[in-house]
Amino acid sequence: MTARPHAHGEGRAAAAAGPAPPAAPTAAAWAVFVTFLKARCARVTTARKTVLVRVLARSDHFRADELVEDLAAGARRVSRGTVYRTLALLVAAGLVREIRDRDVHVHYESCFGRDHHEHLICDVCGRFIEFADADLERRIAVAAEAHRFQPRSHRVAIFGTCARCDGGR
Amino acid sequence: MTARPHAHGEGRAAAAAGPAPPAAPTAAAWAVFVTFLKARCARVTTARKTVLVRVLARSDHFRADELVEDLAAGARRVSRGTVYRTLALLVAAGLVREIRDRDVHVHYESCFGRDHHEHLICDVCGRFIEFADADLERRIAVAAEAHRFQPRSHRVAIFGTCARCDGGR
DNA sequence: ATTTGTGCAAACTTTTTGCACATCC
DNA sequence: GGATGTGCAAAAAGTTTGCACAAAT
Repeated sequence: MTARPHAHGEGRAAAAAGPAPPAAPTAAAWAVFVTFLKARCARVTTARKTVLVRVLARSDHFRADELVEDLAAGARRVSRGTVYRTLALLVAAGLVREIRDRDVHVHYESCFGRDHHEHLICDVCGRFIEFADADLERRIAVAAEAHRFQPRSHRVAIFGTCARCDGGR
Repeated sequence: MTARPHAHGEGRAAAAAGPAPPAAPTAAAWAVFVTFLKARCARVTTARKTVLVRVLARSDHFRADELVEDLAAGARRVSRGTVYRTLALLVAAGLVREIRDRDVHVHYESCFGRDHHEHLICDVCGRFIEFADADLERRIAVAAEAHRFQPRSHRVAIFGTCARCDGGR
């Protein structure tokens, strides 16, 4: 009862222009992950690499169970438990970001090499539209500061109706 | 879906600064809910009233299953299914707000007669600290506008360490 | 050789649902 | 009286976990 089209809006942040949504620099991300793993004396395994690669391959948001399904078959298959466990590691490593919308399940998105951004989530079509706003970030930092709160990360989600679903408006 | 009881003046206690733990004006909230229900040709029932009253009684955040437990026994008991169904109605009516943190379950908080606010969530103690920031709200409105997005609600959550857990900092 | 990770499948938790009966309009 | 809501219990859905085996250090 929830066929969500996880289409991405204009996506691509202010990087190189052109229609090339080139795969993120997998090697670099992997290097970061390896460093992270070594720092915690965790092992560098092929399953972990497989998960990371698959995550980077998905340019948009995805759910843990979608990834599980993705990796359930094939030569490089990875089991459910490992996918969940690895996803948690990737989040801890700062390579992946958790997004929680109104849905029951958690959504993830790779955030390696991407600028920080927030989301506009359409009530009607479920689409996620990304946006970045330096002033907004600044206000958030100020708010945390005002409460002597040491910010680690934050999330802004705006719900409503996107232009497309609002009859062009 | 046009009922937007967000700015119910209700003039009373709302203005008082400082910690205002007094029970929210139950009667007024109920009136809003009744109006909402009638507008959708839904029935006004005692179970729904019981849930609303219990929700208003909890000044803090709470989880759906906590409310279920709360209402599981007693003279005015309400069943699990009904609690979940009613909670959804209350959210739709704008009387209750959903909050999702890193936890698996959704948290709720009554927002009737309360000013809009956001949350600072401590990674260490799990505490929710509320704050309001007019500029932040403004930036959010601007961001939505820039994308011709019709905003209905929004949520800002900042994760990190609160002053108390950060050794007074 | 030892320690940590993985696959598997069962267990768990929270939320949703179908149905018969009760309640409201 | 007819439509809608409620209680109950069972089903779903998503995630976590224990354990035996495999892989990494």
